[in-house]
This record gives sequence, structure tokens and C-alpha cells, in this order.
Amino acid sequence: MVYKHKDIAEKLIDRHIKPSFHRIKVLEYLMANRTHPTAEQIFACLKKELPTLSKATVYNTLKLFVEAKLAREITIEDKEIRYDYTIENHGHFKCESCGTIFDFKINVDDCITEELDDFVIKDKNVYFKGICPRCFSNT
Amino acid sequence: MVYKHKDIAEKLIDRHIKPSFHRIKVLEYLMANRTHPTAEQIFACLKKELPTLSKATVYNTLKLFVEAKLAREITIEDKEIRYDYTIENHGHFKCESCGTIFDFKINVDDCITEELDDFVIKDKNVYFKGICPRCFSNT
DNA sequence: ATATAAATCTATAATCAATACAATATAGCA
DNA sequence: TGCTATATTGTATTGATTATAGATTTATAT
Ligand SMILES: [Mn+2]
Ligand SMILES: [Mn+2]
Ligand SMILES: [Zn+2]
Ligand SMILES: [Zn+2]
Repeated sequence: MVYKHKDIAEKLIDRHIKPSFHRIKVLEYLMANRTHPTAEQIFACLKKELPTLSKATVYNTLKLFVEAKLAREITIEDKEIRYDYTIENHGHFKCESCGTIFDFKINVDDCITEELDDFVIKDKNVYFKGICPRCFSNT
Repeated sequence: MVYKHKDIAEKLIDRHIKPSFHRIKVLEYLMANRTHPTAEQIFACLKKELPTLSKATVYNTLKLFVEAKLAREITIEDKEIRYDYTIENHGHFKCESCGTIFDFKINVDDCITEELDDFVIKDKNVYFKGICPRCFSNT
């Protein structure tokens, strides 16, 4: 899928973020690469195209996006934060063999008790780990 | 609850871990403090009682425990790993205001689809974030 | 009991993602 | 054009975790 810069800029404006060129490029990357990349991966890839890009900008931009709910952080591994453009509720499965993070449908609201009735829930994450079918069949 | 060192040693032997004095103390701490402490917190507290204790020993010991499924890692925050003696499936809610991590009952198996049927699931974590009732009423 | 080997522990250095910060560049506007 | 606020850069720093090597304790054998 290819996104027009104008449309991406509009998404940023909707969230009251000024659509600078770098911000558009980072958001474009997230929209086009639904692989739950790390800040490092985003930086390395965009750096080729934008030689002056700074790592700090990538970190700053991603933090902005998360605050604006344009992206979500995946902390399935303590080592590194991964970023997901898809906000809608879904779970993440990380294959311990190949490292791939898969999405899966889940509706946790269906299985929580009234225990949390008085809690203000702002963020929900479901993280599974194990072996993916491809890695499992290669053993 | 107070635990006897002999009983704790047995738990370690069951998992094929030699029950050294320091290992017993760390496990005792985890059993007595179900507050999801960090390695740093465990170290700081035990250090008072065991002046020669090294931070590396705490880290090594915790890693051993996790591998042996005597404890589980909570990576709800990317900043730090927290440790939980309670293995049985339950969710974690972190209050963004006071930092407390609450346990809650949840059975995710009830709400996953057949999407993951071919995946080998070794670890399941449910992390919620928001504001706890106490902090909410103090605003 | 003493020697030898193995396991455990300590202390310190190294790692590395993330953050802080100060300097520079850019964009929007009078 | 200049002014001001915002965005970006480059680098220094942080801080949790890991690696490593030597010291100490524990176990085993003679
Ligand atoms: Mn996802
Ligand atoms: Mn818990
Ligand atoms: Zn895999
Ligand atoms: Zn609270």
C-alpha cells in the first residue's frame, strides 16, 4: 500500500501535530511496515533516504505519536520498544525462534471480571510468546 | 507469612537448583513480597541483611528462577523487569500515578480464537495500564 | 583431614537502548 | 526581511542489564 504524503499530513494535523517532513516519513514508514519495528530499525531504514536524519528525531517523533495515540508501544521484550501503527485492540505473539511478532484477534473485555470496575483502564496489551508454526515445522 | 528455609530449599531442589544461601534468601524475598519488585529493589533490601551480597548474584539468581519457572518476568514497563513469584495465570494492572502493580484474574484462553491453533504458546501475559481507584479518588 | 575439583559469588567493566541537552536550522508570520 | 516558536541535529549521559575474571565457598576423593 502506498500512502500520499498529503493524506499522512492530514492524519498528523487531526492529532494536532505539525506535519514536518520527518514526521510524515516516520508515520509513512509505520503505515507501510506493519512489522512492529524498533526505533533503531526505523532509523536505519529511513537514514538511507534521509542522510541527515538524527536518531533523536526518530525517538522524539515516536514518543509524540504514542502520546497522540497514532501508534502504540509494544514492550513484549524488555530489551527494546517496538511500535505498531495499528491501534485497534489485538494481541501480539512473539516467536522465540525467529523473532517475528504476529498479531492475533483477542477481546480481553470478554474475560475480565468486575475486579477492575473501579480502575480507569487506558491501555491494554496481551503478549504471548512461544514458537510459530513455520519455526515449529523446521525442527 | 513466614517461610522456613528448609521448605524453600526443597522448592529449589525440586527444580534442580542448588539451594545456596543467597538463592534461598532471594526466593524467600519473592515469596514474602508479592509486590512485583525489581532486581534493584530486591538487592537493596537484602543488602541490609547480607552486606556482602552482590548485584550480579541477584540478577543471576532471578534469571535462574525464571528459567526454572519458579518466577515470572513482568515487562509491563520497558524501563525495568519486575519479578513475580506467582506463576499461575493472572493479569497485571499498573497504575500510572502511584506505580503500583495490581493482580487481577483473567483467563485469556476463553477469548482467543483458533487463529493460534498452530502456535506453541509458552508464555502469556496480560498488561493493563491506567489509574487505580485510590489515585483516582485523590484527584 | 587434606587435596583437588566444581560450583557459586563478588567486583568491576562493558553494553546498549533510551534520554537529556545545548546548538543549529527551519517554518510561519508581522 | 526579520522575529519567534518549533523542529532537528549531534553528542553526552543515563541506567538497567550482562559479561568476565578472579576469589571464595562447597563438594568429592584420597
Ligand atoms: Mn500489532
Ligand atoms: Mn502478579
Ligand atoms: Zn518463528
Ligand atoms: Zn495508583
